[in-house]
Amino acid sequence: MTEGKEITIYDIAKRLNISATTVSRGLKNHPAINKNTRKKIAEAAKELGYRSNTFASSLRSRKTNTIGVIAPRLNSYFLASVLAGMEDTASRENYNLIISQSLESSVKEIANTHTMFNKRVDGLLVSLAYDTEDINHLQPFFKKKIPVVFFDRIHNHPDSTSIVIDNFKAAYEITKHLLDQGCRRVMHLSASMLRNVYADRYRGFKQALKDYKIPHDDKYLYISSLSEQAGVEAAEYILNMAPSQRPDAVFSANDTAAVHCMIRLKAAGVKIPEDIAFAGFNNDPISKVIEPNLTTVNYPGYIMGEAAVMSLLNNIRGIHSSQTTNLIMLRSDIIVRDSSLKNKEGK
Amino acid sequence: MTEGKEITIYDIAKRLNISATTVSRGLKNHPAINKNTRKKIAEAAKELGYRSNTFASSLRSRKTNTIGVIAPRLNSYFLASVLAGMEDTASRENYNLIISQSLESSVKEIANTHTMFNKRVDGLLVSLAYDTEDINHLQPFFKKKIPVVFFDRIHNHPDSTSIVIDNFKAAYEITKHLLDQGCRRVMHLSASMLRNVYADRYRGFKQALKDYKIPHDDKYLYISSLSEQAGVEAAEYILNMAPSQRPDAVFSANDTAAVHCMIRLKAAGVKIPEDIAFAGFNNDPISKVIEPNLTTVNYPGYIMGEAAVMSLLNNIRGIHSSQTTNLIMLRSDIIVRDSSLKNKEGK
DNA sequence: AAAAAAATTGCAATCGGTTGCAATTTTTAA
DNA sequence: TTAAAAATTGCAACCGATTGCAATTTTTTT
Repeated sequence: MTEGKEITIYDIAKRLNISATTVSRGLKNHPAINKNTRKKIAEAAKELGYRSNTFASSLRSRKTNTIGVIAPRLNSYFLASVLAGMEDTASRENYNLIISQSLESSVKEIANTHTMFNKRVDGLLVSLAYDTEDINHLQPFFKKKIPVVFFDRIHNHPDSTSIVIDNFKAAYEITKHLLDQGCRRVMHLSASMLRNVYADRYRGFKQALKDYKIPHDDKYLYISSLSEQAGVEAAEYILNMAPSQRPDAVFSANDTAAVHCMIRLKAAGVKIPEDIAFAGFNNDPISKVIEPNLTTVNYPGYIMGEAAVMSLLNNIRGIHSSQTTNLIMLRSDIIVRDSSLKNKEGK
Repeated sequence: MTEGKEITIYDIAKRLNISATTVSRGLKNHPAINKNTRKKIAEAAKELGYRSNTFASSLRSRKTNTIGVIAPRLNSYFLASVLAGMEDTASRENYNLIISQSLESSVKEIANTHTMFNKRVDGLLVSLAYDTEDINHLQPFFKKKIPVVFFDRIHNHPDSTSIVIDNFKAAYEITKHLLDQGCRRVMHLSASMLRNVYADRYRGFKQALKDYKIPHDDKYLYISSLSEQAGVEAAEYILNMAPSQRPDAVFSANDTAAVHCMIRLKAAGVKIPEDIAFAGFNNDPISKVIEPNLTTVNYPGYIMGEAAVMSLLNNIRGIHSSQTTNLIMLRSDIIVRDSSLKNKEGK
């Protein structure tokens, strides 16, 4: 089948005694080409083992059928799920993904953005790094009207669409749940307030406290990178508080920090949920392994990946622009497990 | 800076009153171009906001600077780490990654292989799907001498390099460790023996038993997909055995199955490690969360990703061919934790 | 049967770099 | 000072598909 020389549309044209133009059009089912001719072209193509040359095509048509992805990191359960969803959808739609990671550094994010721009991706999917302060580096994309879709860690911009869950609501509900369990000193583990996800969760957290008329004290807010290590440190911070001051619940903005905080506290003899109830965020696999199982928010990563790609493709294809759709909010639910159930009776 | 028209080498040539040829060569530091000229070209390029057109370049030079990756799935901790390592290395070397997942299906793997071939990747990184029986679908690559590097789930082929850890040795040692703890009825959870990783681990497991003169009974081998669900089912399989027949140790070929098997057994009142000791494989984050912490094998995913890319690039660049280097074995270690420590005294 | 409308097909000029080979310029050797 | 060797640069033909516009063929209308 495939041997020495590469087959081109010219070879097909010669074989059928028609022009390369017709072959080119026939191969992509251009309506102006006779049905019968189309079939013959398709047959000849298969027979000769033709494979289209993407580069010639992209060069001429100025379309690359490639989507760039810039993510903070690839090796977290949540992002891996998002990527899986993106890949699945993109490949189904005949698009390729170029994936890069910023490693939570805005410097690398900027470099990656340049690379994507040079690679002439048809669109860009972005989740911002920990310390990114502005999105000037995306300016070239906006200028050239190359669609940009933010996911998870978004940035509001009139020329782009954002895909999120309702972080405020989820945080509000999970905090409310903790309060309903009788907790009154709820601590919140979070990260940079530059990022919407953390800022919104914090807002939801505070709103719930407010609705329950519980004053919020800054000593119950612990900002970190939410890593394993940070979870352990948060536990030590708690252990160092005067016993009467210690929180009776912890709501962490991710499961990793929550779980490792729990582990450290348990090692110090703290009973969960009796002494301190726990809630996390993301529904990471570890949340079902820790004992007691961790109450958390189900974050639909795979679906978010699908939605991000579809939204981008709609933009690329001009089906609807970011002008129309500025924000897409996905459904998420809180999952109550034993780590927060003080009175064993369900929610 | 970047505005309406796209800048080409012809614009730079015109500006400097030299030929496009010289610009082309100057931009990639061709040694035949005068140093001074090179500098002028670089300056003009920056000043005009030139960005090279990959498609024109690929079309003519028949090089894409793109590496294809076919992985069973993207959303496992191990594979996410591998991908992170690949991405890091590839981007440093100025290569892009096109990533696809077979979802453990050989049908999809074949389809992905075709796509990669059509996309004309410069090389391919492959980890085989669960049920792939042969690698005929890679034939086009071998025929065209496009380098292929297998990682983790490999297939021995004279024209390709493989990156692995010593699965036999790791399994041997971890089984030996269990035996050293006094265990005599060791059960092994594994998956398809079509895949080297599982076959080799099984061999290592059996060899250790043999060296300890312990007969191996097929009822102590449980083949599954090693998913969470499979772990639970393995636990039920064990619980259904006559108490005197039950294994006193379980060595699982991954951590996920091990952990969920443990959880189910614990729920049934089985004491770990007293009644049944446990060991897993991969050093997944969950292994440090489960109680007791899971003894496992540290599998260096990130490093494997780096090594795979470097090896592929060496092939592409002709530094050394797969003829010379047929197999690269990475270092891995077993990590002993409480799940297998019957006599509390360390290893 | 002739004219008009619709359906097909093809011409030829791109898209933007790359590269073998020849031509020109500069440097070194005699 | 001149010939020979080395260093630079440029010509022109690609790479393979796409597309506006014109030409040709077929179908429909009158």
